[in-house]
Amino acid sequence: MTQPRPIRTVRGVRDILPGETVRWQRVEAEARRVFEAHGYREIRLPLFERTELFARGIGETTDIVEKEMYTFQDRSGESLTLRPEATASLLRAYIEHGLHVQPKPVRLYTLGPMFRYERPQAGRYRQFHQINVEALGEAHPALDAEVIGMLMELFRALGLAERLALQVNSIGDEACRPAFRERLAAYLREHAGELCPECRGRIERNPLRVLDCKRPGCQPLIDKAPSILEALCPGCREHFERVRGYLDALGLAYRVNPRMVRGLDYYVRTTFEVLTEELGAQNALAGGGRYDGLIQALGGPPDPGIGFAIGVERVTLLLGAGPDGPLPTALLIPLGEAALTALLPLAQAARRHGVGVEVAYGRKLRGELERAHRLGVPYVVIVGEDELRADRATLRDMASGAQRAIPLDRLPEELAALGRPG
RNA sequence: GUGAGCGUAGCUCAACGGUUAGAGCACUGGACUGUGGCUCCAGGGGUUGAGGGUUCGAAUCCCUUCGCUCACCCCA
Repeated sequence: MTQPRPIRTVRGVRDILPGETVRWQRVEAEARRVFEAHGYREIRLPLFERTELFARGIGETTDIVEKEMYTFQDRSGESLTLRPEATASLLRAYIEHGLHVQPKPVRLYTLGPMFRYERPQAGRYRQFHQINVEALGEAHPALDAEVIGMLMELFRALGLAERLALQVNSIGDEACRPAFRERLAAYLREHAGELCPECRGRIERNPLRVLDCKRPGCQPLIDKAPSILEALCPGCREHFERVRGYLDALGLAYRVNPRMVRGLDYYVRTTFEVLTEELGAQNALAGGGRYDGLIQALGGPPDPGIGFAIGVERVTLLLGAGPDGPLPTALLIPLGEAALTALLPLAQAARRHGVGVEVAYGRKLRGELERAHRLGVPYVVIVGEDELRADRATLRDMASGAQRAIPLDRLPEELAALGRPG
């Protein structure tokens, strides 16, 4: 009989092992705490939707829709897609359930896996995880600042603030962007010869993208290109100035980057990114912006909206390795069958008192003590024939080696007291 | 989708084209019968990613393929 070959993970997909889940739990818990302190509530969304939702919501000509979606037909022949981002789904739910009748802004957050068919790389996976925030139905610039401020507050709470940089920009709206786009394209056409081939191709398709080019050769030209900020219409200009004023009032450090361009088609006015220099090419930890008009484009009310997405993998990469996670307070070591039978209900009782307890099976005392030491468990309880005769357990402090006898029936309470140090 | 680098034990890595592919860590057992951290000994573990080719002989050279990594691209 031959051993079957083990099956391995699919490319670009990975397991998050126990040593790492500790960090994930921390990120998620801090996010929930910070967001809920701002009045945001969780919404949970399906992992797949009708393909059309993403085509309409993200933009037919974006890279995501054109070549990165996991699209398949279900048994009824309908075209479905694993979500490549969360905003479209969230807005669909907002519209479908009439959440727009709630007091505005409607503040929501969600988290979970997204799927994009890309070549994996440091900080980039085919199944990756985002934490999303969306604030819907309110156009006030203070909401932009609230959302951005909340994002930075989360990074501060995670101890990452000093290693990150916040950039903000305004990319105008339908009133001013088309004209700017033409001006920029005209400028680029004039200097097409000095641009890299990729950028030359972008001049007509999406000239704003040229501004985002990282090739050194294109930089001088980009530096001298017309700035979107000078081309903003009065409405966008005022909105951006007020957003900046509120950011200043919040005491947030940021850089205005007039060349920041975001990859999704739906953004208007405020856009922002949180960047790091520690993760190689995948330097964006979070990004977002305002998307007034998108909800209507998806068949909903004419409500404005703003939101962001955080890349959880990238955040946990930055957090680095930490403690391996919560340990039980005590390892209970029974010596023999009678002791095991006596300890099982006591372990259960201790857990009901809220203390973490692990029971050892079958090994010699020496081996179990060694295991307890290596696990880092602070206390060990030994129950053998001697203890059973006296109706006692031996409690050992692993750090000091000190031992004392405690009555068996007092064991759960004693352990619970140890589990609440200080 | 494009390019480059790399695939040897669970992990980190050795092995000039030449005997039966090794070491450290980890794991299991013993020295030590109910007391951890140290030390010593022993043991389990490998289709050298896979397939083909060259050769008397391949972990080593060649081709193909898969995977990983990094970068382009894109973005979280």
